[in-house]
Amino acid sequence: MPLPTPFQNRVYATLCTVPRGYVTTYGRLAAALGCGSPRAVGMALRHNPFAPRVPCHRVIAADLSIGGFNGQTSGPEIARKINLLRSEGITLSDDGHLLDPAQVWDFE
DNA sequence: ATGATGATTGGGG
DNA sequence: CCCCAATCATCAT
Repeated sequence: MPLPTPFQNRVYATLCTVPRGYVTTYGRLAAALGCGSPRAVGMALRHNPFAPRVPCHRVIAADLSIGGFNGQTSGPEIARKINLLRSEGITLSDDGHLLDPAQVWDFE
């Protein structure tokens, strides 16, 4: 696998500050990085480079839908993401929606 | 260097 | 619910 770009390193570092039991969104992450494009953040997480050192499963979409995992937006991988989050104490509906907005982490 | 792509988002019909 | 434009790091030519 290719070497991580500086941008990726920053994404991972920031993501690691999200505590267990909380999630964040692509948009918020992007904002915390000073990047105006949440899609760019998605790009950085696409391959899940340092799992599970980097908790890429704690990142969901701004509308509180499940988002993607391991390079996919739907399918078995996503089901696994939901399980992971539940095991960390996140409350999700069966179709993968965050039920408690209080569990979104606000970067300080 | 140039053009296409994506784990997004917000606004509109 | 579906469709569209804006935005930007990567990837493929």
